[in-house]
Amino acid sequence: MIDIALLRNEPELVRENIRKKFQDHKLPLVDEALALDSRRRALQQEGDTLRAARNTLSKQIGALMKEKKTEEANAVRAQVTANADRLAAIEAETNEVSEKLKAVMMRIPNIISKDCPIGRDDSENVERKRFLEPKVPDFEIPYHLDILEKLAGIDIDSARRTSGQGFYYLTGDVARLHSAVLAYARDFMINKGFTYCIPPFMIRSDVVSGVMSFEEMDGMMYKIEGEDLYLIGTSEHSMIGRFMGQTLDEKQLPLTLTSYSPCFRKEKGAHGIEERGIYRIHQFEKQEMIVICKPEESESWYEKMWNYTVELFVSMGIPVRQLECCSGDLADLKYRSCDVEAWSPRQKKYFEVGSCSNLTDAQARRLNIRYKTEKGSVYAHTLNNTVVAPPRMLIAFLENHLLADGSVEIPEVLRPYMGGQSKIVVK
RNA sequence: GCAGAAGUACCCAAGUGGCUCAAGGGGCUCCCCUGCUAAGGGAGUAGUACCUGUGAAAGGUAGCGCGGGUUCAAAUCCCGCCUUCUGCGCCA
Repeated sequence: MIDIALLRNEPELVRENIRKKFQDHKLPLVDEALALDSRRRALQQEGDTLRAARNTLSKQIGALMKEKKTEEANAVRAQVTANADRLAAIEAETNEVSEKLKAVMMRIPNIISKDCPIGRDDSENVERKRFLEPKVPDFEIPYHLDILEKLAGIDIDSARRTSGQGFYYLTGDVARLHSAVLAYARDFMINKGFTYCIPPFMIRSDVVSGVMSFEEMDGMMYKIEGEDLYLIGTSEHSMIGRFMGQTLDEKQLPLTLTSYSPCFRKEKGAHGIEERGIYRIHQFEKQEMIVICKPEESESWYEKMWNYTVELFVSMGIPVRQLECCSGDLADLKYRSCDVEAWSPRQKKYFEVGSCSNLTDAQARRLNIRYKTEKGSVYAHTLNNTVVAPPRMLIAFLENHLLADGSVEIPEVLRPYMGGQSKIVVK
């Protein structure tokens, strides 16, 4: 949600931003918002004036009643009553106009970074940089599910029986590897100065509707029956929700947090659940990082954050690249965003394993997350990024560390988390 | 989960319909007096948001956990919810 003052003062800038995102159908929203805003202000003025009059008259009634001048009091009371209908009408219209304005403002996209490449959709995203050489071995890399089965690391058939499609049992060394990656990622972020946090895995509906749109909610969130609770789709939901409506102290910033949680997603629409594998599933685990900082610091945090993910993958010997989202592929709340993609030697291309976003003050304004300064309170900037999300990350891991004999090598950094084990062998 | 009690500022807390556009105390800030590991006096301190408006100002409205309602008027009365405390119950 952008600042209404920006829209008032520089509507052309807002329109230009909409054009850059190829959302020309949203251009009329600017004038709609301006009209609703001026109507809302007029209503507030009239309402405030009427309320001021009512407050004054009510006070007179009180004084008259004390002097037992009942008749005079009744006369004044009649005056107030005369205005009551008008005030009620104004209040009703104010609510209506405010809600409409909010709905329109929510659809107007955040101003994007001047560094954001202009493009229509994901096909125009821009590769910025590669890390480690993407290699293709001289033997064939099987589909990840086949690798996992050879290692006795997965049982999808049982998961289908107990839970349906989109679930899995990870077993043995592979399950241990999964936990090892998370533990390593956790310590990696703690060493970067982030505070580790385990958040609630369920959140109330008011938090859900604060952190996402209704469409996203419908497509992603599982509701707990008979309770006002939803399973989180990412720990970002509970981590950002933690600060909803809060005014932080300037001294607390930047808040640099890394959180672990399981994530639950319906994955309705899009490409849906994959039948063969663990690429897109209903349940996975994720180490996440979020930063809440002052506006002037968010650009540099953005750079640091995606680089942490790159550094983590490189330390595990997985080639990655940074793919900058173009204007048309950028979600409306985002100022700038990039994906970290891992190399798949089987597909001979990169695929998404993480996503880093700077939302500037758009999310903070929507959720009312501010901090106090000497001059008053201002909206903070919020950023989020995936540290690592196994099991999807395991696909890249297995493909890049697969040996010709079907076993999988464990990189040095993970061995302490695997009891010193250097390989997972075919069972 | 059941029952009872409570939620007012940085903290404690008064307040059952108009005398509270929220008393008092502590703390904090400033000033005075004193003069040196005391003590006393005075002033300020309900954040904040929105609107109108200015050179600076100033004014208005909302705000007593949150959301509704009753009323000319709500911290106060009514309804729903949230949170905390105490006791009982259950449980990793």
